[in-house]
Amino acid sequence: MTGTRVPEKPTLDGLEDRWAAAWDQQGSYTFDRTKTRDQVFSIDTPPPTVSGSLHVGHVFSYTHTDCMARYKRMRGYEVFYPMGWDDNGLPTERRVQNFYGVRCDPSLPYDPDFSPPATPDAKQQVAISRRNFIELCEQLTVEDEVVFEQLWRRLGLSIDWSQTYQTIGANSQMVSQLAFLRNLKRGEAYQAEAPTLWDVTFRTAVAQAELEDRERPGAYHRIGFPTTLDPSTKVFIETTRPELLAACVALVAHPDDERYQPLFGTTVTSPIFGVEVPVVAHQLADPEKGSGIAMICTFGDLTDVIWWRELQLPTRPIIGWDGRILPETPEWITTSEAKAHYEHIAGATSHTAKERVVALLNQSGDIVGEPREIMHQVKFFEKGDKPLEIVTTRQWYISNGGRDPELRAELVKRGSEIRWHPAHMKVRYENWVEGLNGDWLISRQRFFGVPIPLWYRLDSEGNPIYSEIMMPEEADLPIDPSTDTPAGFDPQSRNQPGGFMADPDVMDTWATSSLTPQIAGGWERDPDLWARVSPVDVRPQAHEIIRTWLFSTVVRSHLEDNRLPFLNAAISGWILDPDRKKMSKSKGNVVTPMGLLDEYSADAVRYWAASGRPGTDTAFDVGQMKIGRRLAIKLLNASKFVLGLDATQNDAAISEDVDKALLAQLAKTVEQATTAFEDFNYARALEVAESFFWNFTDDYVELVKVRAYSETDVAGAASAKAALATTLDALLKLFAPFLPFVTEEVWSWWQEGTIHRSPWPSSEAILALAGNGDAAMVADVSEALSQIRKSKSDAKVSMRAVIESAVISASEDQNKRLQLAAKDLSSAGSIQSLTFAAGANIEVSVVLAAATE
RNA sequence: GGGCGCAUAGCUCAGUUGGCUAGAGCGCCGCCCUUACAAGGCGGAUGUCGGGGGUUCGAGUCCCUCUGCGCCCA
Repeated sequence: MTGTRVPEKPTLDGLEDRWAAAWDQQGSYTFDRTKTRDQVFSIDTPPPTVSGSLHVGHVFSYTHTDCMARYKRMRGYEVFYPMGWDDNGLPTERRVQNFYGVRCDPSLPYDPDFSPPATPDAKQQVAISRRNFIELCEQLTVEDEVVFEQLWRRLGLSIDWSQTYQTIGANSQMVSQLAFLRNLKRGEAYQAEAPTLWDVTFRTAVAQAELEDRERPGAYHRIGFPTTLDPSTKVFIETTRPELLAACVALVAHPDDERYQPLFGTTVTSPIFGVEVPVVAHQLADPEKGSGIAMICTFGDLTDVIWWRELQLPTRPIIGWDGRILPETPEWITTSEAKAHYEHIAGATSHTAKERVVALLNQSGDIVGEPREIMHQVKFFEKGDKPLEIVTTRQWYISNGGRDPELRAELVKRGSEIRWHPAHMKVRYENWVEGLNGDWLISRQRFFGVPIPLWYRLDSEGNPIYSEIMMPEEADLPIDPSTDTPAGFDPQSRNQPGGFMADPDVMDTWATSSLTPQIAGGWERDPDLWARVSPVDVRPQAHEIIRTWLFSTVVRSHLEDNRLPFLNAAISGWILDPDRKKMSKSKGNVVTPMGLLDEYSADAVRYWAASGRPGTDTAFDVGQMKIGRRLAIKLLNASKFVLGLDATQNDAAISEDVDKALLAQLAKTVEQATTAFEDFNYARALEVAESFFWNFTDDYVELVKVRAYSETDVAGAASAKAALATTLDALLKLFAPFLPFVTEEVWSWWQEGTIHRSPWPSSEAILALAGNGDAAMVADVSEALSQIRKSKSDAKVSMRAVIESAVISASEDQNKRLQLAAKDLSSAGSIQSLTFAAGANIEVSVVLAAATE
C-alpha cells in the first residue's frame, strides 16, 4: 500500500497561507489551560512597539523564540505563547496627534460621543480629554497591530492568538495601577521632590533619550567667596552661570587638589547673598577646569545633581518652571542687604538675572577681571530652543535598591538565580544594579500613558496637600483620576478649594512593561491562569534593555511576590546591515520583511534568523536565506524520494550494517540537537541537524538507492526502507522548529495530525533500532564514496560511468567497517569488482571500464 | 574613564572541559542532463586563527599585553 499523498512536483509556493490557515483552524497552538504548571512552558513575549513600521530585526529575534516554543511543544510541554503590543507612550501619542488632529488636555471631561475632526488640521488641534485621547490611540494602533499579526502569521510564529494584550489596554492599565498601589501600600512607592531636566518653553520634563548637546558661547566669571574663618581671604571660583549664585549650596574641589585641601570641612560665604556654604571634596571636580574649585548650585547642570545627591547637600532652587527666577525671596537668604539683592533679580529671566548679578558683583568688587569667553556643550531638548534647566519637581518613585543596599543585594542575588543565555549577559545586569544611585522615577508629565491612580485633597485655598493621598478601590481599577472621582467627593469639587485634584501624571512606560508577565498571565484577573504560567519560563529580549525592561521586571516581581518573574533570560543580538551598523529606522538602512518572505519563503528567512547564535549580533545576509530556501526545497525532494520508495514504515528488521550505522549517527545527532535546545542554543541544534541531513541525502541515500529498489534482496530492501523512514521521521521533527511550513507539508504526505504537536525524536528509541550499528562507519563510507566520485570527476565522466575494478586501501578498522558496506558501495559507484587492501588512510584507486556507446 | 563582547578562507560564520592534517555554506574554478532535486548534483583550490609574549608534551581554545571594532554605562 502507499499511504502517501506526495505531489507530483513539490513546491514551497503557497505553503505559508495554507498551513497558517490550517493551524489557525485546528487551534494547533491554542494554550490548553487544563495543564498544570509543571506541564507548561510559558513565554514572556516582548511586545513590539507598534509604530507602523516593521523590519527584519523583528523577524530575527521573534524567530528565535518561536524555535524554542516549537521545540518545547514537541517535548510535550503545553506552550503559553502570548502576544502583546506596545502601544503605550510617546510615539503613539505623537502619531495620534498628527493623524487625527487632536491634542490631549487632561483637564477636560470625557466626551463619550466624541469623534475626531473629519479633516485633521495639525495647526488647529482639537483639545480632548485623556480618556478620549487614549481611545484614539487604541483605534489607530489596532490597524498597526493587524499588520504585525499578518507578518507573524506569515512567518509562522506559533503564537496563541487568543492570548493578546496591548500595553495601553484596560487590563494593562489595571495591572499597572494595581501593582503601583500595592507598592504604595507597602511603602515601596513614594513621592519626592527631585531635580528633573526641564524645558521651560514646553514646560515639560525631558527624558534622557530626547536630549541633545549643542555648542553655545559662554563666559567664565571669576567670583570671590570670603572664607568664614578669615573674611579677608577669598576663594575664587569660575562659573558660566553667575545668575545661580543665590542657589549655591557648596564649593567643590578634587580630593587630591593640594590647593584646596586645607579648606575642606570649612565654610565660605557667598558674595552679595551672604549664605554660608561648606567646601567639599568630590572626584568629579576637575582641577584643570577654571580655578579648580567650582560652585555647586541647585541646579546648574547634571554634575550639580550628582554632587547634590552624593554629598547630601541641601536643595535651594531659584528657577521656576517658567525659567524665571522665583519671585519670592527664599528663606536661606536672611540679611536685609542680601534680600534686596534677591529682589533685584526676582522674576527675571535667567539671561537678565545673569546681567544683574554680574552688575551687583562688580559693584561689590567680588568679581575679578573680565569674563573669559568660551564655547561649550549645553543640553537642549531636541525640539527646544532654550537650554534645559534643571528644576525640582514632585515625582513618584519606586524603590529599586538605588538607595537601599539591602534591597540592592537582594536584587543582585535574584539576577544570579536567573539562567542567562548566553551566560555572560548576567554581568550586565550586575553592573547595572551595583551602579544604581537612585530609585526608579516612574512619573512622567505626559498625557498618554497609564495614569497614576491617585487624587490629592485640596486645602481651603485650593492648593494640593500631597500628603493626603486618596487611592481608588482595587476593584474599581483601572481608573483615570482626571475623570473619575474619589470616594466621598462630589465631582463638582474637583479642583475646588476643599475639594480634590487628580494626580496629573502618567507612569513611565517601563512601569507597565515591567509587568508583562502579570499582564499576559492573568495576575489578579485570572488567578487560575496565573498559577499555571507563572513564574514564566523564559523572557526573550535584546541586550540593551537588560537595565530597563529586564531589571524593572525583576524589581516588580521581587517586591510583589518575592520571587523571580522568569527562570530563563534568552538574550538576542541585533541585526547589522552589511556595513556592520545596527539596523534602525533612523539610519534608513532598514529592510522590510514581507518582501523577503515573498522572495525566499518564510522557512528560508527563519533559517537565516535561526543561524544567528543567541546573543550574537548578526549581519543581514540574503545569502543565508538562499541556503535556507535550498534546504527547504531539498527537504521536499528528498522526502518525495524516500516516500516514493514506499519507505513509510519503520517496523521492518534493520539488518544491514550500513543502515544501523546511519541510525547510530542519527541518534547522536538527535542527542546533540536536544542538548543544544535544552541550553537555548537553537542555532547549534539547527547546525547539527543540517549537517546530518546533507550527509544523509548526498551519501546515504545514494548508497542504498539500488538496494532499496531491489526486488531480489527483500530483507536488504526492507532494512533500507525502514532506516529511511525512521530517519525521515526524525529529520522532519528536528527541522520542524525551524522550518515549520515545509516540515508540516511533508508530514501531511504520510502522517496524520500536525508535526508540531508530535513528539520530539528520542535518541534512545533510535539507538535501540540501530542495535550494534557503528556511527564511525558513516564517515568512512562517505569518504570512500567521495573518492570514487572524485575519480570520475577527474576523468570527466558521468557519475553513472562503470568502474571495472576498484581497490580501497585503509586502516584495519576502516577496512573492517568498509567491507560491511561493500555491496552498497559497489552499486552506488557502479563498481564491477571491489577489493580491499591495507593502508594508512582511506585511498581509492579505480580502473574505469571502457566507455560503451 | 569603567564594564561586556568581538577579531578564524574573498564574504557570512562554526569550532563544546586545550588533542590527529583548523571546518561549513556562499563566492570562485572544473566536471556531470544522474530515473527525488539543473532554481540541481559531484569534485577542487583557498588560512601568519588581529600583533606580540607566556603556560603546556601539545594553544584558534588558557594567561598577560598591545591594536582595531561594536555595545552599555560614566
